[in-house]
Amino acid sequence: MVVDESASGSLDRLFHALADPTRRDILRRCADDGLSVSRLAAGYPMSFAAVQKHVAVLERAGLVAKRRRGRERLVRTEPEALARARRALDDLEALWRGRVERMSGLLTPEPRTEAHDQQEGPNR
Amino acid sequence: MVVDESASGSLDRLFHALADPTRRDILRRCADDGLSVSRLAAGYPMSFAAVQKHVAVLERAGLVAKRRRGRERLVRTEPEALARARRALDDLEALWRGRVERMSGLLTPEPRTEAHDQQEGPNR
DNA sequence: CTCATCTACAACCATTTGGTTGCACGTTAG
DNA sequence: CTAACGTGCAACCAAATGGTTGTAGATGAG
Repeated sequence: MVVDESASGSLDRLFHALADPTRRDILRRCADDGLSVSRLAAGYPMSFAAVQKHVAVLERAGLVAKRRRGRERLVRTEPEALARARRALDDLEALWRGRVERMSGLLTPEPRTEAHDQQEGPNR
Repeated sequence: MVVDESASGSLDRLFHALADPTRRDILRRCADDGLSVSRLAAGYPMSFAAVQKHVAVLERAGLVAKRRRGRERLVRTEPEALARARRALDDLEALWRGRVERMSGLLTPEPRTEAHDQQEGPNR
């Protein structure tokens, strides 16, 4: 695994974590209240370790946090990360909206002509 | 490849497509106006075919559409899909908000007690 | 203390992903 | 018409993903 702590990597982890139905379901189940990993794992047709890995993916993405209660670890979804994902989509959408505005011919006649600046870069 | 045309699969493809910096960059570059695949590929340190594959992933996710102009294919980002992704995040966030509201003890004393309904199911 | 439970983690395996090169096909320029 | 260009697709490869089983460390129950 490539350990990349860039902002881009953060979004990568976020969207990657969301791109799996089991993980999205875990987020839903843990939104109400904390669920122990065992209790969580009991709800899926796969091994405990597999669910544990999914939780780890969500945790690395910042979508979930664990706090201990006795010998259990309560998993709870972290709302901040959801907001972060939404902000990223908003940025993308704002760009599109910008295109529409230019098409309407109302704003910023020609702010950029040819060279597209890539603020994030296709690093991998 | 597992061909799954369920609603869950649609979200999978959407978020998976967004989970790559190159693809997010393609979305940005194609938000302004349509870009031919060649022109697009020239902007990245990888082969033409690799960029072509990224575009295909975006296309399968519905994030991008191609229209032909002469012998070129103009790639343009499809704003509807962005909205769809945002709606999915809103659903997740609404669930979390529901938890907070119950914690505040202001609304819906006990709408659901124990059995979590899973509207999407951990199918894979 | 002893045992059962919850969790973490390593090793392993099949499939998918992201990249490559090479080739075939349609279309446009000259 | 012919050549060059733009595109799509297949075959191949290394690495990542998603699953498995097994082992080991903490912690709480009795």
